Amino acid sequence: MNAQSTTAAVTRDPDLTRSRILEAAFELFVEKGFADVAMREIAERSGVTKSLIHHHFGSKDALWKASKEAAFELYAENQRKDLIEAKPSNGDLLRRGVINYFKFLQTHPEVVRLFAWAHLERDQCAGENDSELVRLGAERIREGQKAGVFRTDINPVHVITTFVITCTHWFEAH
Amino acid sequence: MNAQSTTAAVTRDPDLTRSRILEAAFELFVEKGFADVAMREIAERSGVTKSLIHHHFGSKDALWKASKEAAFELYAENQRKDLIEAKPSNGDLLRRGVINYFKFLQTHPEVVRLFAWAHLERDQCAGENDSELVRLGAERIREGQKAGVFRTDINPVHVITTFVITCTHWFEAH
DNA sequence: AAGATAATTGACCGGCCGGCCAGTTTATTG
DNA sequence: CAATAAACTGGCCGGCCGGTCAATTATCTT
Repeated sequence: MNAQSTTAAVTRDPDLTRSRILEAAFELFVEKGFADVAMREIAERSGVTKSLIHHHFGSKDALWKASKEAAFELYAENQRKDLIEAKPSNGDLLRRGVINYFKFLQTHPEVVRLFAWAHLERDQCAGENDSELVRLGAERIREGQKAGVFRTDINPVHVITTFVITCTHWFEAH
Repeated sequence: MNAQSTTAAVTRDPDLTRSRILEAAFELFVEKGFADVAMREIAERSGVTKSLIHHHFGSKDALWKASKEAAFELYAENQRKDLIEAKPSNGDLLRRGVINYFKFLQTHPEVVRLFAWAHLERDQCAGENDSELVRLGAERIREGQKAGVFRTDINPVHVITTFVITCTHWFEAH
């Protein structure tokens, strides 16, 4: 019941620290890419010591990876919600999905920029992470096919990837 | 008439050296971007000393700039040729121009990649360099307008920039 | 042939890089 | 209330960074 026992920490809060570091790193990576960001900058911006960053994340690479995962999680959250809400019986499932995807990229330029850096650095983790959503989306299309909304002679996965590629390419260049 | 007096140098050839350095730098910048390339790598790949690179180019930034200009020159050469060959009387001036532009980007992924790096680094020199070609292209469209091939209520510069932006954006993301 | 000029080298510099470690302070556990 | 663990700090390390400099070698000029 006293101040110490509540969740609000008085002096230390590892989780908050961790997230502050991640936020600072994210912003810097978005702005300048991996190679041009120094651990010292991240430490300064987040108001902690360089050593503490290593304590929480291990290495610069790991922090970079964590930043990418955070960006992807932002995107995945948005996309999952839409894929679950959508009713296959509704004919405009595809249109809605694409519009939603587009709008997300439009309102989250940081995510787009981070992915662009990763892409130029020949990073493949984005593709790996995506697979879960692709499966989820393909499932909805398959349901639509069974319900007679879509043609059945088309591979659902192809439909998804086509849209993803098109949208991503558009936005990665603004 | 002897070996020394011919253009083929026996021991030294500054121009060749310079171009070898530029080529090595270009390849590395295309692959890894500016920040992640070390002068030492460029020196190794081009088979010269680091000092010699500074002698010929001054600084890493200058070499980076030279690489971008080389890429742009490759592109401008292609584009100029097409803009001069094209006859405004011919109705498909626009289509040809766009197709030509597209094909160039398709066959020169290194150029696209280098521009993508520069773009992420918020480089604006590409836009500056472009202006000459935009003027040239707009001129052709204006001729077409006078010849009655195109509508006259459209700004020629807008036509050009629209195409350029669309094509570039497509290719910068593959 | 002699002297000026430019190409080329290797050694060297201060500074920043990512990462490590020994020690201190706070929180948790039993 | 110890004692164990975890959060956090400052200082340090070897190594690489871009860049400079003085000296050597080849070429051009006259």
